[in-house]
This record gives sequence, structure tokens and C-alpha cells, in this order.
Amino acid sequence: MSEPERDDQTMPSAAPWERARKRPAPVRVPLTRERIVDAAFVVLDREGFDRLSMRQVASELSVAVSALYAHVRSKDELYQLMYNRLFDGHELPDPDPEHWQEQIKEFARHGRARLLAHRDMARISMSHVPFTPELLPHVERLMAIFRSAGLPDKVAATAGDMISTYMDGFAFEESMWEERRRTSEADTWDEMRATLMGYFDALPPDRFPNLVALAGMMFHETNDARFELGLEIILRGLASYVQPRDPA
Amino acid sequence: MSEPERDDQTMPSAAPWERARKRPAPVRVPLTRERIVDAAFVVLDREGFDRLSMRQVASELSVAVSALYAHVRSKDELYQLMYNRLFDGHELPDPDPEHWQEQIKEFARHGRARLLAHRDMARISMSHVPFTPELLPHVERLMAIFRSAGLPDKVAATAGDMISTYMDGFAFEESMWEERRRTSEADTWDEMRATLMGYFDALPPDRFPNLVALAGMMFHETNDARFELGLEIILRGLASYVQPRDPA
DNA sequence: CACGCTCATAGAACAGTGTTCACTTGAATT
DNA sequence: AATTCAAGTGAACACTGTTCTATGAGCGTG
Repeated sequence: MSEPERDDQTMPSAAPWERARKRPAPVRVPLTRERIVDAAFVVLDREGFDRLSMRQVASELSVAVSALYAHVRSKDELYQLMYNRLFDGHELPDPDPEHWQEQIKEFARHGRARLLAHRDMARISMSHVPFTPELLPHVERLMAIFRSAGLPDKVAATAGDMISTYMDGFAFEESMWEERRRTSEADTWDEMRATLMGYFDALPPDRFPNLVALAGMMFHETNDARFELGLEIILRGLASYVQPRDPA
Repeated sequence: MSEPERDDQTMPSAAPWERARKRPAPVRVPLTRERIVDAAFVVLDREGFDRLSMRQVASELSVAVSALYAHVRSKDELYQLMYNRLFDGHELPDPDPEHWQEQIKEFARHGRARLLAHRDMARISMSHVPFTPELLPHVERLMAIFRSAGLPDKVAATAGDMISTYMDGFAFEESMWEERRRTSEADTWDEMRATLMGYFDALPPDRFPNLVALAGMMFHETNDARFELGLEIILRGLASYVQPRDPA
């Protein structure tokens, strides 16, 4: 996550004569975009999205707020940089038409994991679109998988959006429930789940027969299982559009 | 949208002797939750979500900010009240197993239309969950449709979430693009679309063959068509789980 | 060695936010 | 007519993102 502090500190110390001639100990580590983004993630994880402020980030770096603005145009740009981190070092495989569904699932699982790795990260992700130059290659590879699978172009064009929306939306809801749990008196997830199920079980069964019947399903399943099921539903829907490819 | 101002004004004027005894003309319309929510929507549509502030709402009503807090616990509660309006007066039909897919589609179309009826409404909707007492009946009826269609309970429990997430997510993206268009120099949607397609068409075709090929699909389709396609994809996925029902 | 120069950082300020609290005021009741 | 009482007011608090001017440390140059 955080890169090495600074060359000067991690490299073997320079030869004495050079050292005498130049800066002896630059105590002040220069501010960089990378360091700002790192600090932003620290604040995000500790304080949550609502309390992620430029001032908090600055104070995390022991620096004046205004110093940030020399490296980052606005808070929105900082969000964008944080968003870009979601894709760092994650490469989609080459299309394998035999296993395209599993390839897409892996992509989605990985994406969700990344979103959950930082508190409230889904809230940042939701409002961004991966059309910046750094992120286009990922979309390209996603589209390659869909098209090589034999999806009609019209479907392929939407499929990426649907998977991303599902990923983001699901992780977003997870964030929200986590937040709700945090502000409630429930300490563990099991406790929270018990409260929710109690709420639904207490509903009048004559007015809410289906909700009462499904309460267990809605809250007893793990999020992992629910995520997988939704993914499978979307993929079955997509698969129903697969056309036999032109024999080459 | 806005209910009649006040009983005293819409009802025929009271008999003269009563009128002389009591208040002759209550110039000051009492503040109510309803009026506050109405004003909030006016501000939302005019200023957008980012500029929707308690002070703006108060000034829309020519009232002090603190007066609002006598009727509304917090801004979050105001959001909740606005969210509830999304469901006002929209009743889901009784389950008709023969046409459950069309019933769900109608529900989703209607939901999207409601979300688009107010600027940035999707951003408010995204972060709420329809589990308050007022909204549970709607969820109940949705579940009734899924279950009567023959979906296994596990699938039915997730299906509502998936449809809602898709609706919200789709409308949310529409909001965002609309916002982007507003802040860009593009005045019309066609202009915006042209810009975007230009961007994609200008990509190096050797590095982004699929994106270039799909650019037309991604941006020339109307949002309505894209929404319908996504809906159909999800419904095909759901339908693949339908089990023959017990013969009664 | 000293000079000026430049640019990253600092500090203060601006206009705005959600929320609270002690106060007034105006209508209704006693 | 005096009193009660709740609805509405205005000021305040602790924040927010952003911009502006000033400072000061490190650099190349004279």
C-alpha cells in the first residue's frame, strides 16, 4: 500500500565526501501525491468517509492544509487518485472463451475484495467511472472477454457496466450496513443479524407473510454467498445471449 | 407533490360568528414536515444535491434554520422523508405468475422514472434501505411476486435487492452523467455524446480494439434502451431459477 | 562566501456547512 | 387581563473546501 518512504532513507548512505557536500539530513520528507493518497487512506480507514477531510489528511502528514493543494487540485481529484488505486496491480487475464464466466466472476470477486479493503471505499468508487487513461486498459480487457465469449456487441457494451454496478452497489450496501452496525449498539455482526431477524420475525404474519418467510434467507446467508448468487444470476442472464461464433 | 396548504384555507370559510370569535386570518402557515420536504425538493431540483442545505431549505420557506429542527431531527431524517416520497402512491399489483417478469419490469421502470423526476434523487436513494415501517408493504408485495413466480426462496430473497440495486445504480449513473454534462461546456446530450464518442474513437485501435469497436454501442444507445436491456438480462438470470410450482 | 531567486510550505481568511441553545413573541387558555 | 406554552428566532460553535499572501529553506550563480 505505502511505498518506501524516500530514496535517501532506504538506500545505503552516500559516500562521506558527497554527504558532506550536500544535504546532510533532509529531515523533511517531500510531499508527493503518493504520500497524500497514502495518508488519505489512513484517515479513511480510521475515521470513515464522512470524516475524511483535507484538514485531517494534512494533519496526518503534519503539514498545513494549503500544502496539499500544491499537489492535488481539489478534494475531488484526491478521490480520483484513491479510486485509481483500486485497479493498481490487478491485471485481467487474456480472454479464454471456454471459461469466460469464471474469468468475470474472478474479476468481480477481486473488485469486491478491493472495495472492502478500505472502509467506505465503495462510496468513493460509486461516483467514479473508469474512463481515465490509466483505467481504460482494464475496461478494454473486460470487453475483450465478453466479446470473445460470443456476446453480441450491444450486450457486451452493457455487460461491463452491469458487473461494475453490481460490484459497487453490493459493496456499497455492505459499507452501509457496517456503518449502521457501528452506530448501533451491536458490537458483532451476529448480534446485528439477530436484531434484524428479530425485527422481521416480529412482523404480523398476516400482513407480511412473504417477508416473514424470507427473513431467514435475507439475513442468515453470508454476504459472500449472496454476492456469488447475484453474480451467477447476472452471468446466466448474459450467457443467454451468447451466440455461436463464426467458425474461423 | 405538495398537499393542500392548510385546512383553514381550502375549506369554505366558517360561519361569521365563529370567525369573529377565533383567528381572523392566520397569515403564518404553520411549518410541517410535509412543507419542509416540499421545500427540500424545490431546493434539490434547483441547486442539486451538493447545494441542498438546511439553510437553503429554511430560506425557501422564509424561516430560520433552527425552526426546521423542531420538525425534523436531523438532515439525515430529512433525507429519509424525501426517500419515502419515492414510494408514495405507487402500489405494486397482485402477483400474476403468468406475467411476473413484466410486473417486475414495470416496477423497475416506474422506480427509475421516480428517481429521475428529481435531480440527484438517486444519490439520496442509494444510501437508504426500504425497511422502515412505511416501506415494508412495498417490499412484501415485491417478494410476493417473486415467490409466486416459482423462484426458490434463496433467490427471491436476493432478487428484490438486485432489482433495487440495478435501478438505483442505473439512475445514479444517469445523475452523474447529467451532472458532468452540466459542468462541462456541453449544452445538450447529443453534444456530450459526440464528445465522448470522439474520445473513444480517437483511442489507438491497436491497444484498444474492443473499446473502439464498442464505442458506438456504449454511447449511441438511449438510456431507456440500455436500461431495458439490463433489466432483461437480470430477469433472464432470475427466470433460469424458476421451479415448477406444486400443483395445488 | 554572500547574493538573490524560486518554489514548496505555512497561516490566516472567506464563505459555507449541520446543529444547539437561550431568547422572544404571539396566540390560546384561565 | 394575566399567564402559560410552544413555535420560531438569532447568535454561536465547531467544522468544512478553497484561496490568498507571506515566509523561509535550498538552489545556482556572481
